[in-house]
Amino acid sequence: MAYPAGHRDEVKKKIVDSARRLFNRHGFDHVSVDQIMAGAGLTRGGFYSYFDSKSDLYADVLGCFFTDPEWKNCWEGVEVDMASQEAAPQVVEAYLSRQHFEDVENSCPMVALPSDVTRSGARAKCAFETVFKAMVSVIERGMAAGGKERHTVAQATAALCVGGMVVARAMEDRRVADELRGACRTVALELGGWSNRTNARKVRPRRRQASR
Amino acid sequence: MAYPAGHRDEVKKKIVDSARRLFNRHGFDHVSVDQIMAGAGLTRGGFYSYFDSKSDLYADVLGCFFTDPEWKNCWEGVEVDMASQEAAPQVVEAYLSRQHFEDVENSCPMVALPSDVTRSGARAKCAFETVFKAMVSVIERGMAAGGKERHTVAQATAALCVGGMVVARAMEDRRVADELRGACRTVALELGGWSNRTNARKVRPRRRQASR
DNA sequence: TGTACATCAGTGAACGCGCGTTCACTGATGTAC
DNA sequence: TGTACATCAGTGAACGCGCGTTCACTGATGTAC
Repeated sequence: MAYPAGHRDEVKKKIVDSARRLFNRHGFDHVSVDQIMAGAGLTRGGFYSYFDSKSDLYADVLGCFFTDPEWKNCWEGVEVDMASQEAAPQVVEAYLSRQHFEDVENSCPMVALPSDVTRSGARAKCAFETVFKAMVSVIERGMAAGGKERHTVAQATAALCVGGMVVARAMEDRRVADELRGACRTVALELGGWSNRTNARKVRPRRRQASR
Repeated sequence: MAYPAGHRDEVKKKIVDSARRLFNRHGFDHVSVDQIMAGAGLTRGGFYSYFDSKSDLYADVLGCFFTDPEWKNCWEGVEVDMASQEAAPQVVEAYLSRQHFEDVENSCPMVALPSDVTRSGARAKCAFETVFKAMVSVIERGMAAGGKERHTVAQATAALCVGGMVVARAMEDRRVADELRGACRTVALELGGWSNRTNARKVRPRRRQASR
């Protein structure tokens, strides 16, 4: 072998990561293979030895949220094990946080790319579905009430988080968007039964040290 | 004047309508000016006497839902005056209905085009914002409970409707998407206080006459 | 009513650009001896 | 340790295509007389 084992995997990961950031920011159609490869420190031609086509890349990019063990790194402040009960309200708050609103590059792909996925093929849709189911699982695990209603409410709560962010991002007036995020946060926490938590500020990045 | 007054307005409307259907189905970038004009029964060249550019069309297309007096035609089954209290639960159910899920061409643009709008200019975002606010208004008007919480819950309910449809459309497995729509419908109706309605089937298009 | 005319809605060929994809080639790497 | 070699990761020029936009032109319409 001309190159050490694992070399290709590393490079492939770099390409996917570059693509994830660019797709999140500009959408599938407004990102060129040139840009993706440049973002990974490579040039155009090599792309096709890693992927069959540009759209082949797409599903790989979508899968790297929730299901990827490293996805947590995208949101500072979420430090709890995803399997624990406490993860649920943290995920809800992080999802609707100002940080997630602003950090488009590291955004959840369900917020940044849903229209693109809707018009894509089965692989991309499957990846999207998997990501959403993972989010529902985390939320459901953190809910107190049992019964079959729990799954229903968990699904709706996840849809509320995604919908709130999607709509907020598409608005022109920042204050209206902020208000919407706040409303979704309040209602989502109520739905999950986490309204009375005291550590609500924990997942927000600290803006500045107290100045007074 | 060489042509009757109102002629240009009629033609412009045809172009916007053709664009709305095509954008909803394929997204802004996958629709060409040729296709839009062909859909309106015209040819390429005339486009630029009606619009400055392709993206100039965009905001006009977005505005034709909720704010356009004819938008109701897009959803059969919603027959109530938008100003009445009864409109709210009907809109929620119609929004999350199978018909809206399937009829992509006549879909609400907030479901079909949110990612596109996020990356667009101020005009498109303003139009999106207006449409969302109109939806929130209809929902809030139909809610019983007063107080400032009413607005909060109305905003979240609207976001839940949009989010539920956006996510459902991006899924591969039809049954999972149906389940999600159902869950969002249940929770949205509960949030608005409309759970005990008896005319729940009213807004669903009748599939077939009773066969037994 | 009929004819000549002015207006302007609509046409379609042409231009230029960017992008996805291909492919013959380069050169970095580990291996054999 | 040092040299020749085989492998294959990465390069970048080139191709073909589609699309947004422009523009000189056509022809349909209402108006003046």
